[in-house]
Amino acid sequence: MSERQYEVGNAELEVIKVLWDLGPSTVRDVLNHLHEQGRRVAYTTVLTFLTRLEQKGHVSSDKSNVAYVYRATVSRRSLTRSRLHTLVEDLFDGAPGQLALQLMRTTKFTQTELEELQRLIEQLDTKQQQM
Amino acid sequence: MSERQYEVGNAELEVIKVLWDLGPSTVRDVLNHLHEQGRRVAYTTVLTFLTRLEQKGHVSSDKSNVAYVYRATVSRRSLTRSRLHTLVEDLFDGAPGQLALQLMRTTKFTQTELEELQRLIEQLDTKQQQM
DNA sequence: GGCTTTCAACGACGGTCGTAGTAGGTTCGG
DNA sequence: CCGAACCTACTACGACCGTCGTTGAAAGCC
Repeated sequence: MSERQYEVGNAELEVIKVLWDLGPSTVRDVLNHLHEQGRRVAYTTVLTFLTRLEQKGHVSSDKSNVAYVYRATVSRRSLTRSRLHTLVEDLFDGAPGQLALQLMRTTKFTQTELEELQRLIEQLDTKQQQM
Repeated sequence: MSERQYEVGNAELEVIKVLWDLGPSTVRDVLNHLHEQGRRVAYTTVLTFLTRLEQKGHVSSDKSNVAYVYRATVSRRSLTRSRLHTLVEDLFDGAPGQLALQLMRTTKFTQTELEELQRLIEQLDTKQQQM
């Protein structure tokens, strides 16, 4: 049951985000960055997260130096995709269109985002008409 | 810490979805519906979920009959909104436009959804131009 | 070479989630 | 009236998550 393996918890996610921001980093790098963001957490906690994330396959480590250097092996985009996927599965029984529509209805876009959006829609339309 | 109170677990969510589908229901109603969907789960498990959901404030119960009648107090839409909100907070630091764009890029829409989308965009545009 | 700092490994603990069993009360069919 | 069916309350338990302490090894400092 429950094929939902390898989930990323919320505190774990914060660690991955630091890796996205900083690139490959040691535990101490990540810790410092979190502290700068006002996130108070112990060194060993960060270490635990990184270890667990490595077990789950979301980060890898270079052990050639004394302090291991961790690197994210998943992109923000792919993680977002998978979270969206579960959201769609959970709440819309696998029909993403409805989710997108709801999001469109409730989101306030910036000007640039609106332009990007316009382009996307046009592409969708032409693709649609080709069918 | 962790202001993320009152989360709805995935198995709990399935129970709420049944309440959305059936309207106010007893434990047994929910159980039967789940069984019809091929979801094998024990009566007491459903009862536990409903009790916990009530404690969290997501369902309420009418206790005037022998078998309590449970009713969802949150809508699919509001739950989706809150999940989307946490997703945006978690992965996009509070900028929903980017999420919407990514979703738009990767979603295949049906014809009706496309039309709905078109309407939405037009509204967005006119609203934009009024500013 | 001893003292201090730094590091990773391991264990632990309280909370939540998914899952369910048992216990004890009510009700219903005969 | 008695047993079968049904109901809720309570307890439990393993997995996972957030959090961290301890421990022992390595490295750096003087």
